[in-house]
Amino acid sequence: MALELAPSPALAPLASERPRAFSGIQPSGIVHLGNDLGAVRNYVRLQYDYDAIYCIVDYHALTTTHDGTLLRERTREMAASLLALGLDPEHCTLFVQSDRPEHTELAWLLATVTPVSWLERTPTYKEKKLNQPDDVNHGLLTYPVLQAADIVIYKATVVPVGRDQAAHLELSREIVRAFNARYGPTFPEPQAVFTDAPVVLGTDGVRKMSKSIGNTIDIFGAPELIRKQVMSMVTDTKRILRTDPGRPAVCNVCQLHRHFGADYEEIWDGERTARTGCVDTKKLLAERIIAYYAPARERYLELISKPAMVDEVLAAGAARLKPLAEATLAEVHAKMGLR
RNA sequence: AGGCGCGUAGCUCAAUUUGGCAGAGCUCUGGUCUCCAAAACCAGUGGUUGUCGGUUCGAGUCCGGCCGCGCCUGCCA
Repeated sequence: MALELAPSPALAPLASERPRAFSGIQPSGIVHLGNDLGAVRNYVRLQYDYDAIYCIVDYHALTTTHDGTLLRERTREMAASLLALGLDPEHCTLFVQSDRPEHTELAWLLATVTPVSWLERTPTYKEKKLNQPDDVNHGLLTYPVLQAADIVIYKATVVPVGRDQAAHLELSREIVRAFNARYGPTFPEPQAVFTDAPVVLGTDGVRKMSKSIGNTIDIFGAPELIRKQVMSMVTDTKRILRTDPGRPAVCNVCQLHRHFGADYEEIWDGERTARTGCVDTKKLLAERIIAYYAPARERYLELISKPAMVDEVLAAGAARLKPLAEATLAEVHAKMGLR
C-alpha cells in the first residue's frame, strides 16, 4: 500500500449531507414477525433519512454457527427477506460483512486498545458462556470489538438500536475513545438512535420471539402456517371462560394488534367487556398478518427463487463501500505505524 | 506437544463398578378440559450411545486409533 497522508474518508461515494447510519443484523435466516416489528421496519424507515448502511454480519454469526452450508443459506434468506420487506438498494447500502474483509483487520487493530476486562464484563458474553459452555470461543469474547470496527470503518455516527442494546454501543464508544486517545482523533463516537421498536414476545407470550426458541410467527410462511401459529399463542392466562373479561395489557395477541390496524383500542375494548373472545381476536390477527405481508411474501418467494438477483445487490453494496473501508484502513495504518 | 477427565434423545442426566432387551425427567406432539391458548390430567414421538476399528456368543460398558470439549504442565511466532 502506498505511503501517503491519510485520505479524507469524508469523500464518500454516497456523497450525501445526511448523517451516516450503520446497523448490523445477524443472518438468522428468514425473518419472522419479531424481526420485522423490532428492527426491519425501522431500517426501512431510516433509509430515507440517513445515509444508511445495513450489514448482514456473517463473521459475527460464526461465533455460534459452525455449519458453512447453513450459514450461507441463512445469509441469503436474510438478504432476500430484507429486500422483500422494503430495503431499497437505491436508498441504502445492503451488504454482507465478509464481502468487506477490512472489518476483521480493523477489529484486530482495535483489539490492541481494548482491555480484556471490558470484554469479560459484557452481558452477552456472560450469557453465551452459560448458553454454550462447550463452545466459548475467542470470537465470542472479541465480538464487541468487531462490532465497533463494523461501525467506525465507515465512520458512521448513528447506530439505530433497541434500548436493550445500549450497553453494547457504549462499549464501542469506549473503544473508539481509547483509540482516539492513543493515536489522535480518528473516529467519531457513534451515537445510539433509540427507536421505539417494541420487544416482540413470541407465541408463548413470555420470551422474546426467537427462531432458536421456536416461538415465532413466520410472516413469509403459508397462510395455514400463520393461522396455526397465531391460534397457538398464549393469551391472558387468567381469562378461562368465554364470559371472563380479558386484560389486553397482558395479552400478547392484543398487543400485536397495535401493529396491524388503527382500531386496536376498539378490539381491546371488546376483550375487556367479553364482547369478543380470544378466538375472534386471534382469527382477526392472523388474517391481518397474512394480508399485510402478502405482497412482501410474494417478493420474498420471487427473490429466493432467483438468488442471482440477491447476490447482485449484495455485491454492489460491498463494492460501493470498498473505497470507504480502504481509506479508513490506510489512515489507521499511518497513525499506528504500520506500512 | 504431553498428562488427566469427559462425550448416551432437542436439553439435564441414568445404565459403565460386575459386558446381557438404552432408560427417566424436562421439552416437543396428540388427547381430555377451556371460546382459544395456558395450567392440570392422560397418552405418545424421539437414539448411527462422538467416530473408525478390535476383543467377545454378545460392547453404551473392555482395548486401540481419530475427532471434539474441559482442566493441568510445557513449547513457540
